[in-house]
Amino acid sequence: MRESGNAQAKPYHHGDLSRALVEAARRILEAEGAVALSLRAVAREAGVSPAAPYHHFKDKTELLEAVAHGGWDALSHAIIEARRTAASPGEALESIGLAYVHFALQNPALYRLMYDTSRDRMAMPAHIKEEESGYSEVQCALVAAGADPNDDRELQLATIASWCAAHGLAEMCNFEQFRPLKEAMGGDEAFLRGVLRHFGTFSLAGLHGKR
Amino acid sequence: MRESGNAQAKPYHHGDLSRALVEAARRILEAEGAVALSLRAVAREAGVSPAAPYHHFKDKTELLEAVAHGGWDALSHAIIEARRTAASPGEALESIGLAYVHFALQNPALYRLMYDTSRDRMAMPAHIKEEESGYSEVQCALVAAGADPNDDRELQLATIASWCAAHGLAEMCNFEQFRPLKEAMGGDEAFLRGVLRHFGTFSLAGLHGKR
DNA sequence: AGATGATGTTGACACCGTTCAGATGCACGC
DNA sequence: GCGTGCATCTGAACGGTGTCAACATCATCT
Repeated sequence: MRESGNAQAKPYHHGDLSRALVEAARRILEAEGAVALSLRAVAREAGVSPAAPYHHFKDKTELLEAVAHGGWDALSHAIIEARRTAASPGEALESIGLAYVHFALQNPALYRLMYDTSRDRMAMPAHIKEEESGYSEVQCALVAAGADPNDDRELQLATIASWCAAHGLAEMCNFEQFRPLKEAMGGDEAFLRGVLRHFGTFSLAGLHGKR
Repeated sequence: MRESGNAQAKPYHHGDLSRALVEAARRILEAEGAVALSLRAVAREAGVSPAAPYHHFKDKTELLEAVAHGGWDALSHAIIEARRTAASPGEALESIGLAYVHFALQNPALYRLMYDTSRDRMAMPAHIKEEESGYSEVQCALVAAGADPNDDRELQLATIASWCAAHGLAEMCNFEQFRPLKEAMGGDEAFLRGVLRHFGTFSLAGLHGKR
């Protein structure tokens, strides 16, 4: 029995702990940062003993991967939404780039966790490259912006380049070194667009240009 | 006394522990990865008690920052060297990009540590932006490749864009999703050059192009 | 009803970062 | 030359962590 004495106080075993643990982890991640995200703290937050998670995840790592998985879903969704609501197909790329960076800035701990676990496995979660996911959305936006959909190799390279560039920008965009430039440009938004403009043009240049 | 029994075996107090600790940390980092990099393990490796480091670094974090600092120096050096030995000024950018990614691939744990500590402080170490450092080298390479040295704002944006792109590529380039494309292109090197080619052209496009 | 298996708890182990009181030995004033 | 001061190192301790084995509890199937 815990704080709620009236409703149903701590059912038989728990219900579904897996989900509760992942949610607890995300709550801790956003409220107190990655440094406070211990398995014991998650168990505590979910109102359960420190060993309980081991019946649902073989590892702390496995729990974190589940949390990261949710993050990738959210990011994919943000990308899809950005392309859908872009002013014109030609501007979809910039729209996606902005949405991507905004996601990273609004969920910094989660974003970092996503790439930490990905790098450990040397792979993004599989569903990111399937249909209707973030990756294919970028590909579509590139085509909409003028890329040749028949040259698969160049299209893939451009997609990868775009993704890498957005990732790098997302991770570095609030480094202190950039502050003077940001202020000179009148704010973060202008700065982001400025850098993204380079990314936006590069893809087309790379696809259309010589060689 | 440690492995070297003849020279001077464990001097008075130690000699200079700071340096020894940083070197021990780097050894552990490369041999066993970041997960094994505990303060106690570093002290153990340096042949000293677990509390000894606290007379030289106020924190584990401070030690790690010292290690990362050395990494930034090495990276800067690699960049300078890459530009110096480039076949032609116009190819300096691609040369730098390759050197950057190679550095990250050859020192993965160190590279990751460098950005982890940087993100925690939301800043790169200050000396990376000074003269004769990596950042200014990229800027020079951009100018050599045709960028307008008088438009400072665009030049800065291009430099940042290049850096972000290289960083993203360095972190993601051995994700498993890219393996088929790599094989189709005949190896990692070709793949890297393929993506870098997009980066290389983008900067110029961004600098010369409309808007 | 009784066995079974999934799920939760308790207690333990080794390790971690950090602190503090005390030992150690170099450097310097007399 | 020698004692004193001070930076440095050690040892033991505290609370926290990930993980595991042994035990408890409950849902369900026969």
